[in-house]
Amino acid sequence: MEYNFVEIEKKWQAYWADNKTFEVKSDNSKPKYYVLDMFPYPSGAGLHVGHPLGYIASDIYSRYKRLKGFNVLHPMGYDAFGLPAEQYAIQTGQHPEVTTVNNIARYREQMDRIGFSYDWSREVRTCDPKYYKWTQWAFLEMFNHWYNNDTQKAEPIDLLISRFEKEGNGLVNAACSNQKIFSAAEWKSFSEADKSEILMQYRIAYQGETAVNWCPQLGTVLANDEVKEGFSVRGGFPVEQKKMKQWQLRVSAYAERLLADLEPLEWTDSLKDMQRNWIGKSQGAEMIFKVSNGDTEYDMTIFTTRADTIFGVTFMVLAPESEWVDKLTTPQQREAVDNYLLMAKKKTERERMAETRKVTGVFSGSYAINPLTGENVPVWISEYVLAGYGTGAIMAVPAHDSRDYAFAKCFNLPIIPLIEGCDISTESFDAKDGIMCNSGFLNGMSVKEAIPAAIDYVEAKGIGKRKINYRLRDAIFSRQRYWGEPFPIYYKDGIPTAMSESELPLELPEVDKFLPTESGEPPLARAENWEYNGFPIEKSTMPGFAGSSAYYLRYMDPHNDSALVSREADEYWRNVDLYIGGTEHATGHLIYSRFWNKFLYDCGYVCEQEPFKKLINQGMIQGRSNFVYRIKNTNTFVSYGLKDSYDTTEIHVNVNIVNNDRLDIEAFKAWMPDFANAEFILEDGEYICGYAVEKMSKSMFNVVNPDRICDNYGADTLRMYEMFLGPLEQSKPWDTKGIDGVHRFLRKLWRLYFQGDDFSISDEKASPAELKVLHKLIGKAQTDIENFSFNTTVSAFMIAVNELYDLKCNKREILEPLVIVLSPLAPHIAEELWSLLGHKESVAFASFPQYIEAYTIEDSFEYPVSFNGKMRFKITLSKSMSVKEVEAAVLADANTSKYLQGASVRKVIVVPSKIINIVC
RNA sequence: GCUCAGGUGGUGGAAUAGGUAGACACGCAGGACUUAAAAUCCUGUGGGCAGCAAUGUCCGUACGGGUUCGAUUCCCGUCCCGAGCACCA
Repeated sequence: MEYNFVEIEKKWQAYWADNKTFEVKSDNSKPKYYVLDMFPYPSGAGLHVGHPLGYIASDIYSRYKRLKGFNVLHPMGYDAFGLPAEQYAIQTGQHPEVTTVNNIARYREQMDRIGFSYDWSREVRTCDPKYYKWTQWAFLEMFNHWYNNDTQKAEPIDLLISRFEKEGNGLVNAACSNQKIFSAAEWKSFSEADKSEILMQYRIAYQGETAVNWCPQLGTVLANDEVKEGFSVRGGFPVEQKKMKQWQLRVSAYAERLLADLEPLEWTDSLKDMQRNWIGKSQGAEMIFKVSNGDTEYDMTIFTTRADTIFGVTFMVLAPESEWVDKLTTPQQREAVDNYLLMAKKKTERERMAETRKVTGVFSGSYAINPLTGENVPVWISEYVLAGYGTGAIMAVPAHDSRDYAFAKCFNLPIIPLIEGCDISTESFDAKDGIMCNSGFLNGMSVKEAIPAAIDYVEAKGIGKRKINYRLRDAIFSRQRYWGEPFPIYYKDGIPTAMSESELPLELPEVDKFLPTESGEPPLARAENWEYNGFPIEKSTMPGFAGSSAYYLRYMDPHNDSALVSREADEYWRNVDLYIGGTEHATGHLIYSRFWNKFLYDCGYVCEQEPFKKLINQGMIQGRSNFVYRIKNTNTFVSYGLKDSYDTTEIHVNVNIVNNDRLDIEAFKAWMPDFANAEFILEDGEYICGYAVEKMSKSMFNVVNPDRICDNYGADTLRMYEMFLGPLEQSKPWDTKGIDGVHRFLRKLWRLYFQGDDFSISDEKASPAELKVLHKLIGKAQTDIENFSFNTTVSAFMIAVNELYDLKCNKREILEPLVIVLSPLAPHIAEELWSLLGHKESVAFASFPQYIEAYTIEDSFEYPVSFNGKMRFKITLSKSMSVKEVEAAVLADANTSKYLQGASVRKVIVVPSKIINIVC
């Protein structure tokens, strides 16, 4: 009987759905295991073969863990709010919800065909009010909490208010935007509006004015991770810096915990490094410099990591946006400075990037006094100093900082070397290495000694203190967009006020158009009665990462109306044991989720500090584009090998009408009307296409749909082939060249059970050789699956089946465990064989380990023996021999071996289970 | 510039507490079955040299060194590709 994958797959997918095979409940009798995929944004293009790569891997692991006796939570859902559906809505007038629901239906259909073992009863959609109720709830919790640096956790805002009433804010050590000191009496005298404004500086979700990434084409602000190289990640539009009042999350308060808790996580080093870089901790010191514009003297604070270089400071630099600029610009320099600021302001972010190494700057007219040498140094203003980091002002040490060096060279400022023997004639000496000179009391110390010594000195003198800075900024949390969660905030006499949690969800209102209003307000301003007891409601919506920050918690208890997740469900499922997804979320979702989780932990809603214990980043599947070559000004196409003899244009051709780089000419003619009368110059009777590896996208006609593979080969072949392609973590182009090999394997496996058309197995006992094949496979499959090395798992099956073929095996004793071991990888064929073997239950209920114990293999092995590193002969040894006995046996054999020819044996090296080496 | 990951046949890739490099698969070549095709099966397949042949022998894991009886694996240096960050003081 032929391996009829179409029928088999349809049958078992229906069986799993009807029997709710993969629905899961909390069960204290079994250990839990939580396997999660990063849920997809349901785009209009549907799934391509790259999407399921990670899903297949997680599905194999989930099924494997079930066989091992775990209670496995393996859910799926949709990250359904977002820009593309809204952009589409603006163009077509189609409501984003309609588009989204359609796309979700299509995604579901495609996923179902691959045979995933998701518990669909737990599906979540971020755009569902029942779901986003809890996104809004978390926002309100953040609004109602502040971060106490003394206890290192979030605390209720009411406790802060009562402290203000008792003692003012002088002793409060908070993560806070502004620190004007006030007393308890002053607090009580403040107006409601003043109090609200002060509290806003403490809240974890707060409204604050900062420079934000503004994208005019999208009409919204964006978070740092949504901008790459000056363009929006979604859409690729230019982004500029603009000062605006926006909702923000005080992620920076958690910087140290986010950094420290990274350590024990089972993530790849490169991903942890990305997060470490993004958090960007640097230890250094703040130092006070006296500055004077001729009339007034001020204390100006700067941040440096190189306190040891203070004797080499020859000038100071301010960021153009620094508040010091105005104070320190002298009347003589006013015009020059104003011109410079104007020039700097007009530049877009993109221009700044493009001119990244171009030195610009202007002298303020003021001078600072070096606190250690007492010397006067000029204060300059330059773009290369960032307002948002440190204090927005630096001390410049051109000898030992390449940026300061370039600046000094450009404006002819002095350069003083501070390290013995360093060469600074053409570039600065940035290494933290060498012996100090020209540095007063630091002379003779190494740099590593000098840094703490210098800080100790300035601390003792009261002109500076140790300080840690982070690059991690607070997350901008509002978007001037329609398709997102509304903020449960209204403005009572202009004061932003939280709704109560019992009033959630605040549902997204209907609007007539999805565009901003004529006056530039966000689309929600179009909604009728968008108000609360007569007060206007916030018109921005939340960003994409809001809904994805806690979705893994919701899966634990998806239908709970009274909590994000119940205590019982949280304590049973705890956190995600295995998370699979792409690296593109390294500095976005994976930071925000960790922050969100830590916040909920502080509040006592969840029991784990970290959401994702182990994380695997599947590689990207790139597209493999094909090209045809049209001779210019003709409708004649020339095959790849001959194209260089003609003047041709390269044209992308749909990869779905190309097979192994050979063009299906008839399909090509039918593909587009232009090509209906095309002529071809062939080589060897075929048209060979060129190819290139590119991103998989519609415009390059290189999108391969998983449905097409399921049609031609079946889901089990797709699953195994995607795994066979190479290591999970590696990026690779999609190429169907080898898919026949995998499909052949499944057919061969199928045939193992059939004699002609009849299902045929015997009850004969398995031979030791057959058991050895099986045992080897079980052991290999087990360790490989545990290590997520699925490509070698597939190979192991191919080897085993080939070996069983050589042994002409069709005994049920062997084949039953083979089917079970295979079932995580190719579940449909495994289920079918399992039922043919006479088992009614789905293999999902059988278990792996009992077979490991049931079969043993014989005890003797052939060991290769090498002589001075070269393989010479083999010797049969038994497993139970000690190393000494092995050595004696080898020695005895060696002395009679023709290869040694009487040479004296110096040493026998035994490497257990690998090789034996004789040294003469 | 900084950080990280990687470089193995015609191709995708195996093999690292140092131990027979190239598993498995694709492709290619030859063969069997067949009127033929499909499907299936068998054989060969890193390179050079010697041999009718079995086989032997040398060279080979980006390049140059080192440690070791033995290095794709460990150490130092160079080159190349990929990813992330990028005036973060």
